[in-house]
Amino acid sequence: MKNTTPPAGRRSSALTHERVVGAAIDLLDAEGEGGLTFRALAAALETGHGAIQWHVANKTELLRAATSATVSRAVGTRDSNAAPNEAIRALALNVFDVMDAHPWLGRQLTGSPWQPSMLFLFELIGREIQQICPRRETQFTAASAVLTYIIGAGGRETANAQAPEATGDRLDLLDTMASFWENLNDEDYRFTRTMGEPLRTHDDRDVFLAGVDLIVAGTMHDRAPAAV
Amino acid sequence: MKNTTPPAGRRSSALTHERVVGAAIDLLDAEGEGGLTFRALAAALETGHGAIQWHVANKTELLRAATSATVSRAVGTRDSNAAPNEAIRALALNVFDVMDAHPWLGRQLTGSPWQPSMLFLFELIGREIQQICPRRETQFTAASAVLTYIIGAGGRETANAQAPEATGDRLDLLDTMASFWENLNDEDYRFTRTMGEPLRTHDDRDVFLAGVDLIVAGTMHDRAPAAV
DNA sequence: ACCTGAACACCGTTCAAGT
DNA sequence: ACCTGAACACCGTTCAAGT
Repeated sequence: MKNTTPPAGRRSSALTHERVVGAAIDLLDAEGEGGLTFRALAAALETGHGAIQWHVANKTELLRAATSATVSRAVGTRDSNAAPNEAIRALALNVFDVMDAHPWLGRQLTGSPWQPSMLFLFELIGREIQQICPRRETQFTAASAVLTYIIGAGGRETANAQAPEATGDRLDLLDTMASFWENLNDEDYRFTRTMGEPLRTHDDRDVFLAGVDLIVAGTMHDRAPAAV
Repeated sequence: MKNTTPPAGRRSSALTHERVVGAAIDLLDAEGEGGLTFRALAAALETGHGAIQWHVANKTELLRAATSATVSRAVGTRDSNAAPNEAIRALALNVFDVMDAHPWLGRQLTGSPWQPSMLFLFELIGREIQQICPRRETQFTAASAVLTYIIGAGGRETANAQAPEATGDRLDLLDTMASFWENLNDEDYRFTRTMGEPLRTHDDRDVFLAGVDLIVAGTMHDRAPAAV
């Protein structure tokens, strides 16, 4: 039911590294991180679970491969004619959407930092930052900050969506949460109490993009490093 | 060896929620996330593992309690006389250091987003943001962005430190990595290739703080939301 | 070279039974 | 109310054995 891409020429017994990773992604999407098991994978691929471990040694290696494939598949094509800040926005949104579509990506990307996928994103971000500010140290800082923010925000978003409370309607949940905020005690939460309405009416992608804009804007106004 | 805080008055058999959480933190610090087991906890507390589950039902609940205790213990006292941007810097550094001292915190904080610990941090950040910009929507955006960035960066940092490659000297590792960057192929990585030197010479905390400054700076220059 | 499946050590959770 | 420990279902990993 799940092997959407049989090699079509070969018998289905041709178990390749690629097919294993593909099936792993399908399983992760359908059942979440806890659903990816060597035994479940074996069942989906109609083979023994030892067979799989001949192609993929570890579960770590399997998760890494699934992550790499998913990210590079989604961020492959880019528009090089856009203005730097627009290009960064588009890339950020791209990553945000991939993480939204594959909720298991968050823990994976935040978990092991300098995977090939991350280096690739760092490069794409950096090329745009390069056109915004001239100093190399600031470029390094800004590209790191944008990457950190994008991955962190995406992970937070999907963790939010996966939370057990998030089963019902999104608007209901936000409304409940906003009311909770507004009724916090004034002494300890005098700021959060005023954030009920923004929380209720905000759009996830807008807030996410606004955060990206803040970093980019800060980068454009950057001066000497010591003079804050 | 690990029960550093015996209640001193009571017999050691007084197993409280607090003692369980304390022992869990000790274990997490010493052995990492994988080292926290109900069986290991039972051994450390000299009891059966069923006894523990009477005080703490789930492993999820246990991790949540450990997180909450660690964060609030570390961010408790704040200096209210500092300028907003300085206060945010100090708070950010505080969080960064806690996450550095307890490397298991990263996955925990990024994993489940609106824990009490996170709400508390959101509040502290928001109080300062409030003094920087007047618009409520921007306050919400900026506070969210700073929180996301701080947690994300801390998690990335400690994931970095925990990586299997990071066993040797930090400078050696950075040097190896910088050389690797400089030798990437020019077609795909023309930006990253130029980042070898910044990577080699950067200070983790400085880069982290610089990222915080970028967001704060962007917030101060914020204008109408549509006019980017 | 590729695949099989039994075996091992370990885990979180449950639960009848004690005090 | 608090604690015990056996039992259950499940996991990743290993490995001798087949083709």
